[in-house]
Order: sequence, then C-alpha cells, then structure tokens
Amino acid sequence: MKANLEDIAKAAGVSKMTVSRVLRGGTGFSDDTRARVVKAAKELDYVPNRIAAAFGSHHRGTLVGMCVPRLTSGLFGHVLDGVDRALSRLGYQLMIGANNHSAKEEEAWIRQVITWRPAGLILSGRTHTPGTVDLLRSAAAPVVEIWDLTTSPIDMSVGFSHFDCGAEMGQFLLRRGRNRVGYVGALARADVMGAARLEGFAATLSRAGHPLVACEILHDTPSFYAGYYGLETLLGSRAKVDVVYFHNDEMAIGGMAYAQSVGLRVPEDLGIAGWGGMEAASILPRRLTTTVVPTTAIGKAAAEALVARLKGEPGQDVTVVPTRLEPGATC
Amino acid sequence: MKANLEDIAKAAGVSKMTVSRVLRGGTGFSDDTRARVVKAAKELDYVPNRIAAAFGSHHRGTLVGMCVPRLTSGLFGHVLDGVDRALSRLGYQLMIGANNHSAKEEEAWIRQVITWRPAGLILSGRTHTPGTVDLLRSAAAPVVEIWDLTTSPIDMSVGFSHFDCGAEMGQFLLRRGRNRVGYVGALARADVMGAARLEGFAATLSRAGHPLVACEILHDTPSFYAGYYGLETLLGSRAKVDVVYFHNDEMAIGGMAYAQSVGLRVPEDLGIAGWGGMEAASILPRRLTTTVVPTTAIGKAAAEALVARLKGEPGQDVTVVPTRLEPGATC
DNA sequence: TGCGTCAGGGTTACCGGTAACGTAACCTAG
DNA sequence: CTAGGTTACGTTACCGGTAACCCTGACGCA
Repeated sequence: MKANLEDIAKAAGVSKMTVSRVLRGGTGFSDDTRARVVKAAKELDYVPNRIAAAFGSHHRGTLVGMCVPRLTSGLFGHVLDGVDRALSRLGYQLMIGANNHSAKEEEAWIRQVITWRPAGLILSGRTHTPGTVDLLRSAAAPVVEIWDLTTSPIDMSVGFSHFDCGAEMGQFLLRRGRNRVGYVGALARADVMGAARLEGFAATLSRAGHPLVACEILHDTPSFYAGYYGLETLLGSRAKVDVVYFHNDEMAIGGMAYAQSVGLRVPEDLGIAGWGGMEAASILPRRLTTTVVPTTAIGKAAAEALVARLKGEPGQDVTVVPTRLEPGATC
Repeated sequence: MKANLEDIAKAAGVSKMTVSRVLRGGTGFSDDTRARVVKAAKELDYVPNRIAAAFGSHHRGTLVGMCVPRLTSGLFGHVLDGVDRALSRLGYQLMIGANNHSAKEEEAWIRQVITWRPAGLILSGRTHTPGTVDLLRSAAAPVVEIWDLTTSPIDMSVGFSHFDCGAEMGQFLLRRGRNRVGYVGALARADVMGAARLEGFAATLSRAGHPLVACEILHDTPSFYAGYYGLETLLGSRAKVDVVYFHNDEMAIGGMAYAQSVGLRVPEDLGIAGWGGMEAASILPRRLTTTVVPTTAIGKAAAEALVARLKGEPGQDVTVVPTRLEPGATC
C-alpha cells in the first residue's frame, strides 16, 4: 500500500541503500542516479518513515520533548512559540506536556516521553524529583532547564533569576517612596518560581527596614479572578498598605479592577505592581508597573542551545536572558 | 538504559516473547512468571522502547499530532490544555505545531508529522490545501477538525459555527437598539474563521436594514494593541458608530482602553462587543459583551472523539460544542 | 487407555530503515 | 603498464520489538 525504499529502489533500478543515501542528501552517487531516485520517490508518493529510521540508526532522532507548568499560561504560550519556531525550522518535532507545577507529574511525563527516545528535552524550572534526575542521566539526552535559572543545571539552563526579579521590584518600590508593602499571590500547588520572587521581594524589603505588612496567598490559579479577590481579602485585613506586588500581571490587572470598583485611585491611593509583561498590561489606561520577561527569546535560546548541543557545537551551559523592569504608571 | 527485552528474558529465565506479553499486560503466563519478569524489569531499570514497538507492530502507535493557528493565542492554550489532559490520561503523546493561519504551513507541518506515523491528527479549521487532503487520505489516520465546524469533515469535526457567532451577535446588538454598527478586525494572513464571523455579522445586519457603517481590518495580529489603534482609526473616519464589534476579546479590551483614553463612555457613548470569552473580559469594570467559547471542552471532545475512533468505538462525525453569548454590560 | 483441550509457554519471521564493509570500474601518477 | 586511490554503488547484518504459529505437559473425560 505504502511505498518504501525497496519499492523506490526497484523502480529506479538501484539498491535500497542508494535510495536511502539519495533521500538523505548524502554522497556517493551520480546526478543521474539521484534524478532517477527522486523521480521514482515522487511518483510513488513516498512518505519517509521516521519510526524505522530512528529505529535503524543508533543515534538520536529529531524529536524534542518539552514540559511546561501550564499550557494555559499566556507567558508559556510565547515560550512554546519561540521553541517551536526555532525547532521546526531545523526539522525537529515538538512533543509537549504539562506538569501543573508538580515535580511528580513532570517525572511521570518524562517517563512516558523517553520511551520515544527523544533527541533532547526542555523542562521548566529547576525543581525535579530524584527519580527525574536519574531518568535524565540514564537517558543521556541533552536537557535544557528554562525559566528559572540555575547555576548548577542538570545539563544546560536558559532563563533568569526569579529571586532577583522580586528583589529588583522591592528596591524599585522603596525608591518610589512606598514602604507599607503588601503581596498577593497564588501558589497553585507549588509554584516554586513565584515563591522565589516573593522571597527575593520580601528579603529586600526586610533588609531595608520595611518588611511586608500584608501577604495574601491564595490556593488558586494565578488568574484575573484571583487578583481581584486576593486584593479584596488583603484590603479587608487590618494592615494598611500603600502598594501591592502581585504574583503576575493577570492578577495585578484583576487587582486594578478591584481597586477601581471600590473607588481606590491607582497610583495615588494604592500602588500596584505585577510581573510577566503581558501585552494587556502595557495598554491599560495606566501602564502597569511590572517586570517584562522576554518569553519568546527564552524559547528561542533554549531551542538553539539544545540544537547546538545535538550538533556537537560548543555552547554555554548557562544562558542568562535578562528581564526588564518596566516602571509604568501604577506605582 | 541499555536493558532490553532480551536482557530481562535472560534474567527472568524466560523468552523475549513472554517478557513482551507480561509487560504489555497480556495473557498466557503464570503469576509466578509475571512476578519474575516484573522484578527483572525493575532491577534492570527497563525503559520501554516505543520506537521499536511502533515499528514492529503494524498498527498505529500512541502519537497524536495537533496543529493550531497560533501557540500564543490564549484561547488555543485552553484547547491544547483540554486535548493534552484527555490524551495523556489515556497514554497518548501530543506532538504540536503552529501554522500561523496558513494552509500551506499546515501542509508542511503535516508532511513532517506523518513521517512519525501518528495514530491520529487534530487540525484547526476547515480550510486545507488539496495536498493536505491527499496526504491525510493516504495516511489513513483519523483526523479531527476543530474550532470551525464543518458539515462535511475530512473525517470528524468538533466545534461551532463562526458564521453563526457573528450572526447571533448582530441580532443581539440590533435588539439592544444599536444600529450604526462598526467592526474592527485583524486578519493576520488569512484568518478565515474571523472572516466567517464578520460575514455572519454583516449579513445579519444587512438583512435587518442596518448594514455595517464602518469596517477596519488591520493586517496585524489580533492583540490589545491592534484593538486600541484599530478603534482609533475607525473613529477617525467620518462614519458615526454607536457600537463596535471586535475580532476578539483582546482587541475589544484594547478598544475599551482607547475609548476610555479619549473620554468616551462605554456603553453610553459607544457599545463594545468582543468574541472569545477571555477571563480578563469578565472582570473588567464593566463585564464585556462577548461570545464565550468553551475552549477546554472543545479540546476534550476532540481528544475523546479521536480516541473513540482509534478504539473502534462508534462516535459521531460532527460534534457541536455550543458557544454562549454573554450579554455583559458594554452594549 | 486414548484423545481432545487448554494453559503456558517457545520459535521464527518479519517491520523499514541504517551502518559497516565489500567491490567493480575508472582514473591517475610514476 | 600497473599500483594505488577514488567513485559509485551493492551486500549483509543488524536495531528491539510484535504477530503468527508451534510445542509440550497436565488434566478431564469417554
């Protein structure tokens, strides 16, 4: 039914091996032979069989696995986009999965994906189970950990420091004269990276003598809703705050909506800062104070680091992709 | 990582075939044999090789390909999530790609992905090149077309009618007493589905005797920015409008930001309607008038239809997942 | 006792490529 | 003219599973 190399070989009057060489763009055949083989392949509607190719050859195929915390995150959509563009241009295929911020789910996903003998893996975050680390070591495939930078990666790392993001925003808010600072977050399951931002943020404030006066962490997904109700809860408590740092921009925008709904002026009555650099945040009536994360660039850099390693080119193990604090107009 | 069935067989004192049967949960062996095989497999850290399995068996593997217009779309993030959850639970792997609203890029992607002999494919939209149709027919894999419903699918279809979405919104706006209607869209490359909404919308208005009085279609991605500047351009023209229908919610929110920036009251001075059902749209100071699309449900339904077909269970070829018009407070 | 049946395996032949090596014809230099 | 290298292929042996078929002994039963 489906044509294979043998069929092409017969049609072109050569051996299977020659067809294989021609179709993979190798050498060792005449232009005439190449033409006959290509013609036969086209006429027979040959569809290459990468399963067989990957099986027969002993080196890695063209499959790359990527695991993100949530497929529904706007930021990771851009990271995926960056990875996909870079990889598909180079002939690699992307296999994706989501781990819901759970290292155990990540391990389960990896256990599945390595049965396909991927050429490489891209993981999000630096927190993995011991089982994952063993698995990756024995899989002997290149691994890029993205998003949260680690100075001692399993293999390679591309991203930035969430701790530093929080610290930088803390300093910025203090410089703007805000010193009664609140935080509203949402650590769905165990978003360690959001937690790292909070740590850096709180540590900076404490060192400056103005520790956090209020902190509300919802057990919810970090969405507009959560920001809205999170701010409501925070303001309902006794603590007086003059600025609130949110887990991300979506929550910050939700918070702004709440502030507006109760007549609080931003930034006069209340400062608001987010994180992430959502498009929406830059076109709001007042541009949101936030940290812009170069999502697509991270994806692209991760894919390129992986491919460089696959091709045996030298590459650096740790690639820093810097974030940028956008002062905005809400603080 | 080196262990294979042969190694396990030797360690357990049985044949390779028996190991294969045990590990796949078949029958034809004693509990004692099973225990020995499982123990040996665990001790040797056996990692199954799906490449070899897919190659050796003549039926389809557990790989599912999915192609979306854009990975950066918030809506498709949710669709992907729905698909991924449903598929990974059933032991399938997801291979993704983006076609940037281009049927030619879709064909190129399919040409790549079928070399992996996927068990099934999920495509977005109903517009495909002739080459794609041939390819799919010869691949003989189940195909689900999602997002825009088609009554004559290549194989299966899950979604709703974009034309009807536009028509419904047109009727709604007319009932609300708006009759000087504008439209702001962004047909990046060739977003046929957005175009279908516009068609349904414009046709309904025309039939009611109040055709579109202004229409601005940007050649840009349908983002907040595009909505902001699109509305600016539209209002800069001579035509007076009392309501504007946007390509999607992101653009509508951008439009609201523009309206607010020039002192236009919504909905008093200008009505605004979107499409999609973004989370953000429901928490804005005024809840956006829009069409809520059950994104996750579509993804889930698509995955389930595909798996049902793969298992040979009877399923319907066309599954309608209805949208819901959310009246909101901006019209 | 003879025979059928069935659980519980083992044997063998592939699947469609690729790697490694073999080889005939031709070319070139000394 | 011939040794040695190169070009352009062909041959063979796998890769790690799976399908289809074969085999054997224990047991039931007439």
